[in-house]
Amino acid sequence: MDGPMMVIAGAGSGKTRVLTYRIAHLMTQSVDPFSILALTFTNKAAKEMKGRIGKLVGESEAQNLWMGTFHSIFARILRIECERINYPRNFTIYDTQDSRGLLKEIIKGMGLDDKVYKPASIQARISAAKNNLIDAAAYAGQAEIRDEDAQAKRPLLADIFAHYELRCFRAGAMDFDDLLYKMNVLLRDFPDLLSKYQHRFQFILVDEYQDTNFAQYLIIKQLAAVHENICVVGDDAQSIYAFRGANIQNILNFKKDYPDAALYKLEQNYRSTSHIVRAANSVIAHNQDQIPKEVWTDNAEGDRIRLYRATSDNDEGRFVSHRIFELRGSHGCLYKDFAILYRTNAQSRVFEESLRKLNIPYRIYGGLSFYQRKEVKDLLAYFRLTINPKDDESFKRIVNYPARGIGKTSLDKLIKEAADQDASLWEVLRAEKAPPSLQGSAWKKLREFSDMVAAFGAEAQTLDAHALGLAIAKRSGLTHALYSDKTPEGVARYDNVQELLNALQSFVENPINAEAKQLSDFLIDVALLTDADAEDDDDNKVSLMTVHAAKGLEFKHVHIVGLEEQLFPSQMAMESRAELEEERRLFYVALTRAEVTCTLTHAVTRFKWGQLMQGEPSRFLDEIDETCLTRPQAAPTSRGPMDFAQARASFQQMPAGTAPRSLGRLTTKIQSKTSPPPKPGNWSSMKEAARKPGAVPSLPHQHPDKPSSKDLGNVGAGDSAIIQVGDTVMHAKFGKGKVVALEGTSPNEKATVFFPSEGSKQLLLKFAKLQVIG
DNA sequence: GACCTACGGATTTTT
DNA sequence: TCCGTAGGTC
Repeated sequence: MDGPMMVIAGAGSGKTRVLTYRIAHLMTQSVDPFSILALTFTNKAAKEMKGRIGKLVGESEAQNLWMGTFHSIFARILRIECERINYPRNFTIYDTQDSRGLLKEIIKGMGLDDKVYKPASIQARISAAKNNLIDAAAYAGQAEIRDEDAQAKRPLLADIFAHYELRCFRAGAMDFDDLLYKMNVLLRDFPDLLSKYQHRFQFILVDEYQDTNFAQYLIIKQLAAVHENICVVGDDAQSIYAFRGANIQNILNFKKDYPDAALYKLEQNYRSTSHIVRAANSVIAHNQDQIPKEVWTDNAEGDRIRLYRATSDNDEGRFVSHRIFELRGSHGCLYKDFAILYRTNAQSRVFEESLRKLNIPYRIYGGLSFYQRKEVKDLLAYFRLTINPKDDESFKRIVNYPARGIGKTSLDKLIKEAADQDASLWEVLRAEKAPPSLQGSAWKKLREFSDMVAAFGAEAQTLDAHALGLAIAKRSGLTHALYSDKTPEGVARYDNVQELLNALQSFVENPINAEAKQLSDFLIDVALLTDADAEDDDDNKVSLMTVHAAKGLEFKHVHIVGLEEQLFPSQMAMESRAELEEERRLFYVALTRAEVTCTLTHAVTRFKWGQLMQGEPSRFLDEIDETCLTRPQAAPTSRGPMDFAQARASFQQMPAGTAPRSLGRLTTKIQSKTSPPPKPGNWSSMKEAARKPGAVPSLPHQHPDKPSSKDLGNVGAGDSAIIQVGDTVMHAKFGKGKVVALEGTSPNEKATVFFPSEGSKQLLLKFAKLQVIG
């Protein structure tokens, strides 16, 4: 039980089980849970494992484990120790948007062209540097790096990095990468801290070891150096985060670091049918870089993997949703048994639309999470600024929201002043008297704003986090601003803010957070939370997510979609063998999520950047062992088992437009209300009706397979009309070349169209040429 | 300073 | 197609 060990665990071999049992075992051997450190990659994995261990050894004991993601565990330690490196204990965590915003400002301030110095790629470069423990000074000092940047025509990147580092420090803020980087700094510069945590963590366990980057690797290595009770679990075949600095070498080097390490291989797959296991094996065999192993299974052969060739991306969506509809009916499955996995988040839209049409509930993971919504970020920015007034990104976000008459000019002056004084915006404002550049009403308004925030800060001493949150939401004017917006979107935003406050309340009331229930603790949690972690009241839903997000999960029926060259494998990753092999591992991960059936699809045409593109089937499809696969019956024009007529038939069994949207517990539906049908023939009353809030539902843009603009007769670009389909009334403007179908309608449904000039027209809504204005 | 319109660029994957 | 930003107007 002691000593270093590595478990190479093939997909589906029960690696989580190994970890949970090992931890539970340690605890039954009366190892103090406080001395066990278990690191995972997602909050979800940590939570799940904690739950399972709790069942084995008791909830209360399990709560004392140091178990969480790398980022959350080290954020927790940094909160305690960061004053050593001159950070305030209430430091802010900048998310990706925050740090990109800061970079933009720096690039602009240096008078550089943001087309050459693209914030996103600068950010990626800085991130990569930090993950390799290179700070701005080291970055500037390395000739090799300088050459690279000079070649890329960005010689000043090192200066941007230096500014960025300084600005984060000044704001008392760390970005995601800093959490790992600064932890390393602490361990490097303070031997007493190193010793403290080395002795505290007698047992260290790491999940998904193949995905650790250098910064993570080094922390683990140092912490484990005293007891050497380190257990890592991973699968080189599932390494899919090289782009983020993950290094397979960490697995390969484990034996070098710990020559006495015990090595185990788990090769039996308990999850999938043998067809799926064999198919996955045949694919991964095309990779050169791998640790030899033979994954096998005792499970039944099962169905072959099914391949579908879709005529278009819409057809793909339609096929998959109908297949789910069918399988659910014929196999008696639950919605949550299904997953749709894609390479990029942008692909989710067609599936949302087609699932919605069939009234199939679904949940999208990734994409815009609850915590990234504007109104939620706004309120969080108030919270953050209250806790850490130096947080410049939050300051800029809300200083004039709700509007306080503080415009760009005043803010720019303040930013300039702060730069001159080498201080945060807040510190400039709290000075005794106004700087010469900022006088009169601008100064007065800024001071009023900062007085308000200071007052919130003072109340933080007396109020609990929830009460404080309520007070801030109210007195900042935020709830009022949202409340007065009665559009459906406005109502949804208001509700989202309420949800955030509810989340804060549950946080305060949760006994797990007994010691740490300050607003600042909530903020750390929130910063590191992704929406995959959000709870959902009703979890019986089809899951839509990227393959990356699916790692570690399993589903009875998996659909892997968009298997086309340039998409999967991604066009960004085809330049080298190493990149291509990572794509292949990604495909391997996708295949091995499936327990019972796996369906693969590719589309012959697909909309990309608003343009119709042709797509070749992915090379990965040819790598699958033919004996595991059912290919479509030759005829390329065949539509597969569910054609349009069938689609319509099943669609018409349900009321139009009533399908639920994808939303987690923390999100609110935007309801599309229906207005009473207006009297035909009267243009102005029609217009009235269409203007009513809620009368204009959002219109998904999609292209039908056979675009036809004839159906509306002689309608010209720029014409207006009111369109009524069932109870839904829309005010529409006809554009040119934009072919869309109406939401909540199926082809061949009747629609009434009222033209201001010609009166009304009945027509079949085949593919109306519409553009709705809201 | 707030609001509107026009234009150009973007899409890999995540804590 | 969509979004964010720049530039113009009131």
